[in-house]
Amino acid sequence: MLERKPSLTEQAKVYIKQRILDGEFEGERIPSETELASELGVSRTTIRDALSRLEIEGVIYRKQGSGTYVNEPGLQIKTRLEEIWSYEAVLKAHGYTPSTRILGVQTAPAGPDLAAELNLAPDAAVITVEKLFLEDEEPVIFTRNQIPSALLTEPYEREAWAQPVYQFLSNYGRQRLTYYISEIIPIIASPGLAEILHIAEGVPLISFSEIGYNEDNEPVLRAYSYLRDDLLRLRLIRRKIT
Amino acid sequence: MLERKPSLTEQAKVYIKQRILDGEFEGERIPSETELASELGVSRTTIRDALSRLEIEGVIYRKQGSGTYVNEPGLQIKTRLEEIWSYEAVLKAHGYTPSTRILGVQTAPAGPDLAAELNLAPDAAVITVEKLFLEDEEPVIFTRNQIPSALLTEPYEREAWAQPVYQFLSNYGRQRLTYYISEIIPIIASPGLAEILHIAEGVPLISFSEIGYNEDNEPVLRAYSYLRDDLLRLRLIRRKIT
DNA sequence: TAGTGGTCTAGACCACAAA
DNA sequence: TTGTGGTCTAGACCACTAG
Repeated sequence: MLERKPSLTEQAKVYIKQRILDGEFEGERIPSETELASELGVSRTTIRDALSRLEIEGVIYRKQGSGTYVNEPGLQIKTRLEEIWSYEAVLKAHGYTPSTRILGVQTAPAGPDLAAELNLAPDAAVITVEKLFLEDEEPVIFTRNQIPSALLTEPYEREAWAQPVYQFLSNYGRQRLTYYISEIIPIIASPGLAEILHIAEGVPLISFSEIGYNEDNEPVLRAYSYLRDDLLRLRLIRRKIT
Repeated sequence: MLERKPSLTEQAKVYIKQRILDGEFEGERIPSETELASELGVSRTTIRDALSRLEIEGVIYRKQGSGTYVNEPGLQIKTRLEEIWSYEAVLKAHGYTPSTRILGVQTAPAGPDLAAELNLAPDAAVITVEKLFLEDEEPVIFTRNQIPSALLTEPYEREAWAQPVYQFLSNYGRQRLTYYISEIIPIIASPGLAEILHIAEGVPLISFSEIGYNEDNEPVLRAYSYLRDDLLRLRLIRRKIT
């Protein structure tokens, strides 16, 4: 019934999630692991893997001895902090139809601080890109990304920066961004930021200060983001880890 | 060699993590899954489960065909947002020796808004508890928790509120808090907050607005927290989920 | 080509919840 | 007592990395 590739687990996950989104279980128990396994013709282990991922996503929860249930509150979460990879996608998930504007692209020496953060020589060239994400002409997110020039091995147009950074790095730098380490910092809009984001000076904002790492665990990206809380509220699920 | 209970997976996880923390692998590859399995006398599946959890915690990362490695940047993270359950524990992880002060305990009708959030009648009694977490007489976190009185089935002393809420709810309310849904909101210190937290008015703060759910997926707790960013910086790992 | 992690199976036993 | 999810095993094959 199912083919390999994508993995059976992935297919099972999508299948179960779809049935949940269709509202088929509506606050009830979903079929038991054994049932799902025989229904899809896979082993129970495969089903359990799929359910575990859905549990992490907050879509379901499990009660030993009782069953597996749909997690209604979890379904409401549009933006899961741990999974933000493209601000465009985040805005779309909120029902917006976002556009991206490239505000500036510059190349300059890293300087001592940035060099230390990205494991570079202080005079190594770094590209700084500033972007603005808008919903219907209204700015929502402002970002500043910094990438060592040496990483970009392929030629590209300025407009290529409009795509998500992780995609850009993959396409033009042969780098796979695998994770970020992020700090969440509350700030007050400076005059410059206020103008860019079309808000009053002194309005509180969330900012992210992040370093992105590739699959070899090397820092390849320094990023700062500033989010308008009135248009984009961050949410997450906090749970006990075993 | 190992006994059941706690689970073999849990024991394996602790064992491997300890060797990592001891610096035994120091930026190198850790033993292969097969090696670890035969070393501990368990199946490879068990080892893989343990490693998967360590990967989620950000302690290690894996590269197919190559090996499993220590994730140095991940080890630096003291406070993982998705796992905050006790602010005392968070402060300890930052090297502080925290104390807890109960600022107030009151009972009052829920009112329409809170009643809607907690699935209560508007006139149902709700207990509001305000606490302050300090490091060496310096306030770091201020919290306000609201719990339906009806949930508290056992008698308790006022001082019992000093323990973490999830523990309190378990001890005196027979409720198991299983997860929170949290909103992260940037705010500016109001005069009242500024006084409580010993900061200047207008300083930016992170606040959490949260609802806690029990194992039956029912809301049992409304919580607000205010964190001093200068003393406690929030960090998290963002990664792609399969 | 050898060794690593990634996926998957079939089956066993346990802990727990509900009838 | 029955059925659920939780843990664990032994073994198979695949995809990928590195020498």
